[in-house]
Amino acid sequence: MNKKCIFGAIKMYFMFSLSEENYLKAIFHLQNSYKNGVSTNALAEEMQTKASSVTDMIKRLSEKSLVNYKKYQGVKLSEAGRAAAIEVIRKHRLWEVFLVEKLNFNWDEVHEVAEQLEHIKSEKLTAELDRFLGFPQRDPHGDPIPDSEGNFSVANRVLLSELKTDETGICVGVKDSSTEFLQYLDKNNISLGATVKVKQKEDFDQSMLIEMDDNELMISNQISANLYIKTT
Amino acid sequence: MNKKCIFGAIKMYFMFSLSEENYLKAIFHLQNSYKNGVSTNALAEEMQTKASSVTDMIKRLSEKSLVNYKKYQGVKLSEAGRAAAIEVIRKHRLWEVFLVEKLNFNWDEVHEVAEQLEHIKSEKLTAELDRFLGFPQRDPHGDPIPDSEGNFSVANRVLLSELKTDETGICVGVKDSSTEFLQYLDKNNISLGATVKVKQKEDFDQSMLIEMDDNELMISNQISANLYIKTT
DNA sequence: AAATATATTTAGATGAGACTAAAAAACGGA
DNA sequence: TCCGTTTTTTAGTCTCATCTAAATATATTT
Repeated sequence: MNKKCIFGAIKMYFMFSLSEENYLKAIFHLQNSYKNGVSTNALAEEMQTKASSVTDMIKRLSEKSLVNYKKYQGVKLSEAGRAAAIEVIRKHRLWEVFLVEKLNFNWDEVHEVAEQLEHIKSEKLTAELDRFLGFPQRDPHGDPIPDSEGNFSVANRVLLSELKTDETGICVGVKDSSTEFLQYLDKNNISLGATVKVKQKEDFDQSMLIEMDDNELMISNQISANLYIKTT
Repeated sequence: MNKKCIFGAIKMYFMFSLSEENYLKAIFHLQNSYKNGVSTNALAEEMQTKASSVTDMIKRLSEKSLVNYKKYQGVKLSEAGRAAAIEVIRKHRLWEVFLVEKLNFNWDEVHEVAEQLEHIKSEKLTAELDRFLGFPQRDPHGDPIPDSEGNFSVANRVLLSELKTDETGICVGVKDSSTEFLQYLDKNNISLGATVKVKQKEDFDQSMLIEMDDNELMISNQISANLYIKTT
């Protein structure tokens, strides 16, 4: 009943349940699109659950001061909630790097396993894994990895779909990291680090002809709107 | 309600709950001491829980055909239960090797974290981790690591306490792997692989004077009865 | 073999996290 | 502003894994 934490409030997020951590992570991600509070339905959609379950969980998180919540007003992470979410995301991305770099996983295979590994609770484990991997800055999909303080660089990158004809850049990340999309990219030899040039752009449907490693490729807007580019 | 498994019965143990896996593991370990069935109380003690909780769980495991159970008669693992337990133990020990060999963990620090990691569900992860570590045969405490088929060598080893004066052997494992015991060993420079010679043995309390790497050390029976030796 | 002690199981309750169905609040269009 | 739609919340139920208290079975003593 009386689960007092012997640590200060600072590190209390060390002992949240798997489900709580997943909600915090989901809220963190959705906050980009829902600046004034993440709606119950959006969260239900993201968590693949029902709105009523979301309301229940939000109440629990609110009691623990991990989120700020007023009925019918959506939800926002508190500072503690944000810190907890970032810690989980840090672990998720570090494990993804591990799986790809050390265990021969392809970038489209890592998500499911990292979803499990991200909940392992051990400060030493996370710190040593980080060191073992050489303090990587980005995960296999190009997303930034928060450091042990929770700081991470928000890249100055744009979507390939925003480039104009004859502009070039380097492919640095994916917005959609679904297996299907990643496998499409593999099949067409599109990988992070490659240089891209927009050769033609079709006004009608935004499809574009791009050049990559001396190959030309026609891609739809659905592709270009999910590839992050660092312009050169 | 109707959780049908799409795989055959063979790999069904792939989807057991954390709690179920822990019970299976505990039963596996206790079966060494309780050949005709593990008692409810022994299991409660091992699992740090109440006997009534154990009875409940045993019934669930029994319904899933993971154990053979008759009221008041103790419990034994079925073939499927044994396979599931061994799979968990395999993962536990592989992760322990990883933590010590790659992440600078000491052998007295690995248990807690491996207890979490052993429940990660991914056949590829386990297989690749095994390969990455070079298919290790033993974990940091000298216990054998089952291969992907569940086979593992039962070492021909004896307890140091069973050696007579002037006999020698190589230290190959620990029976007690508690932090306290392991730290005692570290403090006294006793590590796996070292050669041990019994110089004197005291009949009264079984304490013995041993020689290790040109050092002499007096140890009690509580120590010698927890060190495995391969006689030479 | 009866009495006592110990081990085990049952019965009933709890909390977390999910669900369904129904009620209530907020929103949007005429 | 009123009404209908959508969103959100409440109420009540379910499963898993635990608990306590009580009942029952087995084991041990005398």
